[in-house]
Amino acid sequence: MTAAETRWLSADEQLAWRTFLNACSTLFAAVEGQLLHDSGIPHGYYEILVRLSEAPGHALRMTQLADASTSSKSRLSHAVARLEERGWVERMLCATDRRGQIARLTDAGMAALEAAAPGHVEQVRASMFDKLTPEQVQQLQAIMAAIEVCDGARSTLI
Amino acid sequence: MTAAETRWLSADEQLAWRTFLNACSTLFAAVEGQLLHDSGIPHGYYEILVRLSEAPGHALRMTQLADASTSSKSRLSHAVARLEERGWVERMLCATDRRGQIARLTDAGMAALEAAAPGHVEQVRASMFDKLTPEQVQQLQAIMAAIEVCDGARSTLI
DNA sequence: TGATAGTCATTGAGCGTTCAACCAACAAGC
DNA sequence: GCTTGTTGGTTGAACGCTCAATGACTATCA
Repeated sequence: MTAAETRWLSADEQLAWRTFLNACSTLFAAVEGQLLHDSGIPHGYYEILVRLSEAPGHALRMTQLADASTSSKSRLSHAVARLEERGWVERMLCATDRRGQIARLTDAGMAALEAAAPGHVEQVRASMFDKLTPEQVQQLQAIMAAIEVCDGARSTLI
Repeated sequence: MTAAETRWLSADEQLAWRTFLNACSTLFAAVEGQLLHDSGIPHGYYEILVRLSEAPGHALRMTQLADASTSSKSRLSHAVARLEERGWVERMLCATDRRGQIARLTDAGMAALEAAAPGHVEQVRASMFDKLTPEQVQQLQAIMAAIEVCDGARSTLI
């Protein structure tokens, strides 16, 4: 890919991209900041707690939890270790597969999540939904759904 | 803010928020990955180089550069130190304010940026604009512009 | 049964970011 | 001048994430 054959962004696309980057930066800083400041929970950890709280028995295999919370196994492994130190999650052996580990949300973890949720939701509202019309919310959902579709591997190798 | 008086998200808002989070996660991972893998430049550093390249004389005071690249002073200070190690940026004293530091993009830095740009733009296209209609690009820009507006301090204290 | 490949999950090092603490230089008031 | 408060910028520790390497177990197939 040389400079000459590059399909550079149009002025509209430039503007959209930069506005998008700035907005995401502002938004995530606000959301992350609120959660961390008011509840001491990084947003990534919060997502893990939410996924666990939605799972049957408040428990999930590590790989499933990683998929659900869009995080790598490594990231999840580190994160669960930290959450375990706080007493919010516990690890159990998997009955059917001795390689497996099951992460389970403890009562204390559920309580921490429930305590953190109202403030977090309020922040998400203030930073996003309060600034958009219902129509824009629909548009945003459609746009993000289109983007979310994974392109698969970037490599041409098998 | 208790649970009872919380304005919880509607089903539509829930969906929009989660789709947004997933899409951002996928998108930023792809963009960051391409840039890092193909050019060895973190996206945050790339932004700094871009802002410098657009400044008169390829130079900017640290604070101005921090504002332009939406980063904290601390972050910028660390980043410029790394970029200086690579020979892409140099720091100079400010003539009018002896506290000031001026960051200037070197020729090597400009060359690195020009070498990285085509692949980066292509990735942004592939991950975002190729998946959206022109109308959606306009909608996205409007939505992000609405979100970007800073709410100011979260605190009610002066 | 034994060998090989694939999956599940963890580990540690390296990197970028954040936060709080800090120093140096300017600015405003007395 | 001197003091006080503010601004410009850096520093180091703490933290989360990524990447590559590793160990443990399962699955497949000869």
